[in-house]
Amino acid sequence: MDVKTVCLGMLTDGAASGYDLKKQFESSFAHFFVAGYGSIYPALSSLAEEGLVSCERIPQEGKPDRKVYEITDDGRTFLLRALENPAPSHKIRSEFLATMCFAHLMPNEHVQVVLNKRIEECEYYSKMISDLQTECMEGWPPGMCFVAGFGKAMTEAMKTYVEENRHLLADGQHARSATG
Amino acid sequence: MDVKTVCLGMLTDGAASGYDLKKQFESSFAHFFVAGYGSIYPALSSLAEEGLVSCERIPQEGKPDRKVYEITDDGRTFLLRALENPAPSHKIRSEFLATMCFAHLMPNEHVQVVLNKRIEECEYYSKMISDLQTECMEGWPPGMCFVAGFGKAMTEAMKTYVEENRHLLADGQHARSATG
DNA sequence: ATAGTATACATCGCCCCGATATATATCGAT
DNA sequence: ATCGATATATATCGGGGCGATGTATACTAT
Repeated sequence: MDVKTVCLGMLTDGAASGYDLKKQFESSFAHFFVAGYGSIYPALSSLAEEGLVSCERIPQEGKPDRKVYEITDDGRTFLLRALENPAPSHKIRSEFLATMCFAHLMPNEHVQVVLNKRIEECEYYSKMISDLQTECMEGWPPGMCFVAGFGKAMTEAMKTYVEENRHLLADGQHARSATG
Repeated sequence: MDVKTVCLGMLTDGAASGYDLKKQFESSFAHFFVAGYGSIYPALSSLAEEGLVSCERIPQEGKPDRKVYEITDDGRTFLLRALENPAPSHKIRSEFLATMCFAHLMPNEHVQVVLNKRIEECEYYSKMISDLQTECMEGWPPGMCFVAGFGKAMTEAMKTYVEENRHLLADGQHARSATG
């Protein structure tokens, strides 16, 4: 399940441009699947070449043409095959946790700054998802509700863990602290 | 904080080969930072070129030479600079959640299979981390304890969420179900 | 007047993931 | 006794994709 396949899936909800898909990656998909223009545009070109989507160029005044993509029958078949994977991955790439592994090499005040920033980001995502839930709950497919709830539960569990366990990284615990 | 920097950090715990570092990526780092040989060996070569690590070739009988890397003073300085980032990222790339977004396009039995597999993987990681915690709790820097606890809390929260909310994806909720 | 934001496309370099290759030794199973 | 699996140890290659940057225009806020 690469960016191409996710774009294909988004297009089952209706025709859209690369720009439109980017907005979806920045809202409802933001907390679990990162993709920028550098991934999306090549993905759509490639899907079009393979006949999994069709593309219609729509001229606009004062703006670049919109390239609106629509999923084809071949595209639907391809997507359903891709969704057959019984154990799709769920991977974390955490510079935050990697940093915390080396907390004993850092001045304690800075460790506390990093923890505060993480809590702030949890709150940011938590609010973002809440807003999505109240705005769009109706008309959403059940999977999207499940996924939004998942994101909410995880960010809240993360915030709670950090708050309740930051004492493990408090000053007394350090081999080298701010004194060095 | 790329693979290079994480390798550098691991080397603060003592000299090691690429093969040794891989084992650490597969155990204590497994739940939040994936890296294979294709990332580790080039990273170490590059670090050596930049003088951030030194390398000693140790011949062995019947096995390839071990290339043991040791962090240099320049390396330590570089690492401490890298750890100064006040907001290190924590990113998720979830094919699982992407798949669930499109659950309404899938036969319900298959959705249930995917959910069961996810729960199994949670249990696998949960046990793995518990084992690490009982084996190595003493002598670990406090940051590693914090990180292991974090992984445990997250995998358990994930398992709980999936178990308690899988009804959202149950048969009645589907536009297209197994009947199609 | 100027800066910022929004619409919309595209590309480039670097990082890095997964697969594959090479070579040897040991250990359990048939 | 042989076969397959696992462990020790290194290395590379192709393709995928992330982040930054570039091109144009129009509207909005200071």
